[in-house]
Amino acid sequence: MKLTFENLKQELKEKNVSLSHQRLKILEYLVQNRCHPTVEQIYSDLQKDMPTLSKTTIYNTLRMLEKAGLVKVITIEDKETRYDIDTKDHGHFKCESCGNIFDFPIDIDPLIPEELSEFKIFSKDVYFNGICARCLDIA
Amino acid sequence: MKLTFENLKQELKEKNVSLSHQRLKILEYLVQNRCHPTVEQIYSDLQKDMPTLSKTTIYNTLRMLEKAGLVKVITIEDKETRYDIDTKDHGHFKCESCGNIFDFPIDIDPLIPEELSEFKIFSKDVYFNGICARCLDIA
DNA sequence: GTTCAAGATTGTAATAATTACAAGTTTGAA
DNA sequence: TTCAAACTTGTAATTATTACAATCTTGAAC
Ligand SMILES: [Mn+2]
Ligand SMILES: [Mn+2]
Ligand SMILES: [Zn+2]
Ligand SMILES: [Zn+2]
Repeated sequence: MKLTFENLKQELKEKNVSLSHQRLKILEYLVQNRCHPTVEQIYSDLQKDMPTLSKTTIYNTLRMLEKAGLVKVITIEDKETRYDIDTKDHGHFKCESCGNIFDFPIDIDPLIPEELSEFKIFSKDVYFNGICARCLDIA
Repeated sequence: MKLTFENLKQELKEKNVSLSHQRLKILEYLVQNRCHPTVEQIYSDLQKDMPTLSKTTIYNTLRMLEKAGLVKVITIEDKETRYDIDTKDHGHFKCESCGNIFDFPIDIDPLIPEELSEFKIFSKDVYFNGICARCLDIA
């Protein structure tokens, strides 16, 4: 299923989540801004069109979306929680120079060791840190 | 090289880091408590023997140890930074029930995709969340 | 389209982790 | 022993997040 605003909206409707103006705007923002934004980024961008928007609403909405399974929380670095509308398993690379977070495909399931066979795994995160190709070129 | 207090102390000496009483105690604590402790845990445990120990010293020391490459910062969960004296690559599993963090072996190098071939990778973290075998048994 | 209760939003206050900073203390080389 | 550099400490500042109460919105029932 493609990650479009309409599809995600439908998914929320099916889960009986009420679709307020603010929630829809935040959802739309996440679909259009796949850069793994922080609360601060979401807030300062959306505030331009919605001057009364509260940061609390963003926190509440993101928590709701996470519970509903529509966003993934990215804690690749302490002190800057980020949010990803793409909840399928994939890796994240954070460039220490430009600060961008890149997605990359990785399937670690075949590598899960025997000693975790009796564990129930809910989420699998792969986080890399380093310098991206573009920043290496510039330097 | 084995992760003993003496070996690590020697490593710091070679890096010309001055070995204060507090720093050595914190290092020793990390060697003896491989549970990936938080600053709060380190502080409340060490305070028993060193009543004047400051939390700032713990933060400073941990930052110094990280820079020196002797500890790894674990940010498996927002709002609780943890520290690991074992800096070799390995995975971390956090049990949502008991809160324990388990180490497990994993070598993802063969899985690194082509699209990262031009990137410089400094650190590779693998974080799992779920319920550990013991907690599953009890329930 | 009115009514109304449940739920959502908002602004502010509270909480908690971390950092900044200045004053006092320790350390080790000379 | 001397002394400057580095370390430690306690407190204040900063920042991200949560709690909360008042207000507003929403949508189902009439
Ligand atoms: Mn992503
Ligand atoms: Mn570990
Ligand atoms: Zn970059
Ligand atoms: Zn457990």
